[in-house]
Amino acid sequence: MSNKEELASNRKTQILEAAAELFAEKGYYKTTTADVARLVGVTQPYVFHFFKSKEELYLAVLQKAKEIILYAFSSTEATMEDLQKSMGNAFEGLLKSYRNEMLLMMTAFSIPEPAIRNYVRAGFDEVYERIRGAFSDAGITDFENQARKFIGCGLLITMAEVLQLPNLFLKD
Amino acid sequence: MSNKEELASNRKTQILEAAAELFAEKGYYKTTTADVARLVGVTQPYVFHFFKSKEELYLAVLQKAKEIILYAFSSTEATMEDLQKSMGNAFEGLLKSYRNEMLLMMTAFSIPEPAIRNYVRAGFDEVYERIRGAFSDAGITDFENQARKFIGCGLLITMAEVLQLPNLFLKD
DNA sequence: TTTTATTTATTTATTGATAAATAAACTGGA
DNA sequence: TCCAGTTTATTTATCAATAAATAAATAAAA
Repeated sequence: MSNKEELASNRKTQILEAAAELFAEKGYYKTTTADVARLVGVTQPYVFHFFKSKEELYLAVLQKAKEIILYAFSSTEATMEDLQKSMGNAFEGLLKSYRNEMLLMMTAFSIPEPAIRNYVRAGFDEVYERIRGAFSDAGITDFENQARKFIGCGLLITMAEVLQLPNLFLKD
Repeated sequence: MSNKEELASNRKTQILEAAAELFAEKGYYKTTTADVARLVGVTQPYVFHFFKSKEELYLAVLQKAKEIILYAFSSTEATMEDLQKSMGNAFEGLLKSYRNEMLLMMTAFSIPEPAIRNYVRAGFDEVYERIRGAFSDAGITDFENQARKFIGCGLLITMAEVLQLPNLFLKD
């Protein structure tokens, strides 16, 4: 496979990665397809060669983010270790490792496009189930409430991160 | 004061209320100034007679929401009663009483416009302080962590409300 | 008390910008 | 030559925002 071909076959991946970065940083509406294209180094219409709409691109980004998050919770070791200490630490670890994905997931619920809303609803269900399962497997008592608490904690930390409110919202 | 005058002096208020409703429901970007005008029953450019930009309108809406929320926490009785039971119940009471304001406040952090972000940052600081104070006054031990927990709980419930995930995210 | 002037409330018409999306053309290597 | 990968050129729609005009209400003057 030649250099050019390799790049070409990566284009879709590059676009997905650039989009993840930008959507996480600037949100769905303030990120333009031109922004994404510029970051990859291609022209704006070329994005539509891979994704038939901006919305579809966003959904693809979100799907990948969800998969990464689900995977992070299937290898529970690291997270659970931190959990002994505190949920805040555990989530901050995840936020550090999967920053874009976490920001994406935690802010996506406020996007009112119907297709996105449906996807986010289903996705959160799935993630919640996985966290619940992981907590249960780890022998955590009251795992249902703890799972909810963990997501609430994640939302809080995400908000503090987005707003850059470091002093106020630390710990668990 | 004549009927017309009364209406006229209410226009700004009517616009603020319509905007609060729509921004809470459809978010900042999907709410157009034409939507707001239509709900009030005036023409789109007339909105700009009262607010020099859409952003300024949103900030005005947010300010009022913040004031209402701050006020809700200065009359602590009801909230604190519920708190004995659970945070979830307490927040759901607030969400019922001040739906638009709560939705506004809890989703505003994901709007990337710099002026809005700054306002939301400062506003959350203020609200957090107030909650902390109310918890402290009510003699709640560990009031700092409890205040954070309360906001996290609020974010979770707001998300569940927005996404209409009733079954999964109940209780505290 | 009617007329005239002035202010206040609101609309119509328009602009300018931005951004998503489509279509058609180009280019360089097998 | 052909084709995948990519660009240029263009369209269409949507909105925020401005400017100018109109209508209604109030006050002042005759």
